Amino acid sequence: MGTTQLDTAQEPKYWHLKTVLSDALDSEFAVGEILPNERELAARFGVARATLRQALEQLELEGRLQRRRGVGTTVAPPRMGVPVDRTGHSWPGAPGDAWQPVDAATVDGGSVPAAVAEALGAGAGDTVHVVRRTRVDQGQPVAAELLYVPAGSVPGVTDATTGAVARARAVLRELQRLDLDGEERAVELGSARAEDAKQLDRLPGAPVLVVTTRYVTGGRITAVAVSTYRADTCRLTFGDHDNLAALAG
Amino acid sequence: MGTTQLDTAQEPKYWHLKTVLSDALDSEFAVGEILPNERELAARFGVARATLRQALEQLELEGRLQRRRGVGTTVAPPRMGVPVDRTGHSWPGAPGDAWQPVDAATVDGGSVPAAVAEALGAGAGDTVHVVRRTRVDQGQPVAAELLYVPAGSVPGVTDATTGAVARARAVLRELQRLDLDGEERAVELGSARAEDAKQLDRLPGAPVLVVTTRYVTGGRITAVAVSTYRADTCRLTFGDHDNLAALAG
DNA sequence: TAGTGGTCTAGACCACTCA
DNA sequence: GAGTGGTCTAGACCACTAC
Repeated sequence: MGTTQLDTAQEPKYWHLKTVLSDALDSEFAVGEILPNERELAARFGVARATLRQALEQLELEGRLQRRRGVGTTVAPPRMGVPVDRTGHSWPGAPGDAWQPVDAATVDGGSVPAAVAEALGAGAGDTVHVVRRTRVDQGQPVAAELLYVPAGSVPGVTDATTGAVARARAVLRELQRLDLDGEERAVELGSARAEDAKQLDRLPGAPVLVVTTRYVTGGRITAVAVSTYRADTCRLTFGDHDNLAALAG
Repeated sequence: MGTTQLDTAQEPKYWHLKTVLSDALDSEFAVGEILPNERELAARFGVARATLRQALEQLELEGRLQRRRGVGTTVAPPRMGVPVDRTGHSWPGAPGDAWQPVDAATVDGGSVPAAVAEALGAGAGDTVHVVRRTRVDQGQPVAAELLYVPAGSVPGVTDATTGAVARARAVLRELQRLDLDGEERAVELGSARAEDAKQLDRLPGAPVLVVTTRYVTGGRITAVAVSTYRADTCRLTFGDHDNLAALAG
């Protein structure tokens, strides 16, 4: 038939909408610019608000948009590259470490996540230090972390140390005395738990990239870090920065 | 007051639902088991179907559930660990490469994604081979990939080679002749484009982990791979498997 | 053909931000 | 207090799977 763009029919509305909006973002909007509100956009495209929201959610998932309740929807800047190796996940507390300790607690091995307990070989009856840290890049929070360290790995840390941050620093100081043999990492998709969400300035359930790092010293896993990165604003980068630097130089 | 569980109030219903369902999955369901259908679950919890779906979507995002249209919702197995370094992203085509070529095309440099073109230093007028590959682990597709190779990197590949797969193999064969100096990788969240979705047996828009690999040989970036992993079923693992192997042995 | 999840609607109210 | 995005409802119809 003579109709030029009829194939659109078999495509869900929100998917087509997403494409249209995406193109509009490229051509008609600048980074940081505020979009019309959802009710107006929905009316403009002749769809229900829920359908429009489905398209916006996809675009936010892809890092193209940023939505804030009570404020509006803005065009997001390109994702920032966040190194997740040497500087990003060096031996915790080492110079150049991008993380700041914010809290600490000492708990029983039975109350840490099962996957962590298994990696550490810790169970009920064992003592584990839990250090909460935060990572800020370019002025905005990009990650929240829980660092699990069995008491056996850092014998110098005693109950005498008072104050959460002081305790955290004591654990990190002790960790630095050990020789790091290697790290093993895994990345998977998750949704922010309430506490992490608050730290990341997002709503609970927001999509996050969960990086699990196992630190190996002396042939044993001496610490496990579970780092929760904002998936909307972060692009995690790995390895071989030396070669890339050589390219630039 | 005397009410025991009133704090629930300030929490969104779907969030609370998700918690309840998550606990139920742990205690009352086996992997692969089929859940009651959405209409029944919604009725059972006294919420609208859309609200229930919001909870199910979160659980699917976290890899706890698997939903298939026309079939039902099943309990997902734990995510599989997928190596994304030596075996997973070694020099394309090398022995032990986990990827299978499925298609190939030769396009103009102006029609590849901007980010890829920039990394390759290619633009309109240049010729770029695009090889589509697929990665299957444990019997199911885990990733789809587009491998971009400038014609200048593989001068041995000519138009004479006919057939998409044959062309793909030719490009990979040529690549192996070069010495790989290093790789630089980035991981970010994305949503599956239509073509990738089909290859991954998912619906368009499904959440995926996009791994961008830049291959460096002779101080130049000679190829760029954009690999799209199913975020629901995959946990990407990185580095230091030697140390881990030492642990096990 | 029956049953499933996927899409879509037209409303309502709530939580939050900011002037 | 006005305006925003976030949550929730009670329906309807569609696309797909499997029998």
